[in-house]
Amino acid sequence: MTRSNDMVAEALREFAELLSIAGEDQFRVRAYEKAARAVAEDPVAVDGLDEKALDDIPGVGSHIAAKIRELLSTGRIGDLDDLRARVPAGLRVLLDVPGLGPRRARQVYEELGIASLPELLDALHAERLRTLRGWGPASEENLRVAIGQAQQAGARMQIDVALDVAEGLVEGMRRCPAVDLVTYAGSLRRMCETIGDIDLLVASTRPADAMDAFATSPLVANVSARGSTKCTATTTKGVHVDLRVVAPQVWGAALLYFTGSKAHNIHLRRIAQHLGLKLSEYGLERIDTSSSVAAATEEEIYGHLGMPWIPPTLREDRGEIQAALHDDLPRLVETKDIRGDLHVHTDLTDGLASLEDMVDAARRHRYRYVAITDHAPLLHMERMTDEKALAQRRVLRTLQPKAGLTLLHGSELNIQPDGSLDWDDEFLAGFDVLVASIHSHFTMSRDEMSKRLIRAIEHPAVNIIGHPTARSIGHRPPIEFDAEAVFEVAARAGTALEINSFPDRLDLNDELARLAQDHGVVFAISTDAHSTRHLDNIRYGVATAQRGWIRPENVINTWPLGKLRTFFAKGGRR
DNA sequence: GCCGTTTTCGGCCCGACTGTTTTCAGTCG
Repeated sequence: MTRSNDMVAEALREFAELLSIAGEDQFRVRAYEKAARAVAEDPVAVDGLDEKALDDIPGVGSHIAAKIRELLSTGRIGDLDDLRARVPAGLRVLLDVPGLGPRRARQVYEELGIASLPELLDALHAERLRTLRGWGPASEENLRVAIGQAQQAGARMQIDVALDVAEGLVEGMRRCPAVDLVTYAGSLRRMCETIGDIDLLVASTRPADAMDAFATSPLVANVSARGSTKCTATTTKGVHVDLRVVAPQVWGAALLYFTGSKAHNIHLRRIAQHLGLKLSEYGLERIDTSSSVAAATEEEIYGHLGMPWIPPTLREDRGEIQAALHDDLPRLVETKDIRGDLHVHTDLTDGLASLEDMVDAARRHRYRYVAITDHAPLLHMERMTDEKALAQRRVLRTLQPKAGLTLLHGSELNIQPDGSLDWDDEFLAGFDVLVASIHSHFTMSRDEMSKRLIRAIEHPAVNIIGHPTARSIGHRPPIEFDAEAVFEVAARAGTALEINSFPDRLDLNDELARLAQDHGVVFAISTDAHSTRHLDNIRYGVATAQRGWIRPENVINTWPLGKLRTFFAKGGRR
């Protein structure tokens, strides 16, 4: 999966970090950061571009274009090697220490010779930092606490965990009479795949009371910073929360600001500037007179900037502002568009609920159809057999008359290392729908893996590739394959790619889904449910699809049954 | 280092909070 763009972006990021520690001009640092982002998110692979085409990438100018060319042709950047020689490697690590920015990282290095985290901890212990200019006992203590919390908090949360905490906090604040409005914002509102901390926004005319309610909430364990409008705390579950209280009349501006992303906000502010306006969390105002133009709602603010409201799932500065300015935002798939779930397990294999219960649950979701797709025999631990599959099919057919929705009999096949599948073609032809997934041999070469996937995609019985990269967030990296080649075959073969809704999968992810859609691929947004409750996870799959700009017409389980069956036939009979 | 409806120089997003200052620097989001 590693693209040349990722490799180049990483080098540019390192360049930016080393420049910042070296004390170079901050705008030069930002230029490298911006270029890194631009390259990472550019849909075109940079290794095919000449210097002129590289220069055309917004944020990449002649100097950085030359460095990229140098990296692509020689495998290194001379100036980066020089920088590395000037700045010890350990100092980069110090930038990740919360509370330690480039200036202070450089200060502790130059004045105390500290160039690693262990050395920093030693200096803290010996109370040597307080001897530096600008430091005192309190700043030492804060740094100590921040390092401890970072080590304890560690990884980012899965989105379902964060949503649970956030909804609990919102519910609690809603009961406070001083609170007019309350919601979560930040990366959670944008539905990012993992969440670092929770941003809570409150509108109130009595901010002190609202702040008190938060600080004394049973869910809040300790408060680490508190001003008149802002409060930072940790919940009893160790989740970091930032609360911001604003006046109700600036709700929209604050919501826009705290939803982010940072890059989206910066882009909006630059547009505001060009219009003679200034945008902050307190509203949009004229620069010359400081008179307010808009603040109450997000819609008004976007409107005054010359564009329609942009859904939070798109706010990553990946072209959505440009699209909005041209009134060309995509219509995004929504949960209400989903007519059925096409990847569902039962207790015949590793699901927890019976076939009857899963069918009931799908009916309660008001679905028009559901596909039961238990595991196939080659996933040996699940002990599937031909007989069990056929028996399940018979039961399914007897449930159909009173089911209230169409029951499709399917299976989740195992794509073998050579791309072959469980069961012979004749047996496979008996299913209504087939998902094929990779469950083993995750570390084949990129080339072999691409061939493996393509063979499965081209199989006339396979309709959907399940969790295509097989990643497990926080546990297993995605498998590597030639995404563009695979996507082209999937589009041509009439095989859908899954957007798996499980919070630790979200696979395809947003960026790959967007790339796939550009190649003409269609998608199945499925839950891979192993219990009735898992059907609710569809919201995460839909959010991931939205983040990938996926339109409803490209999602096969928004289609009516007739169209879906035609698609499943892949030009043949079924 | 990048960029241009302020166009080849001179800007570059904006504000809160903390700790150390005695008017501000550093960090964060």
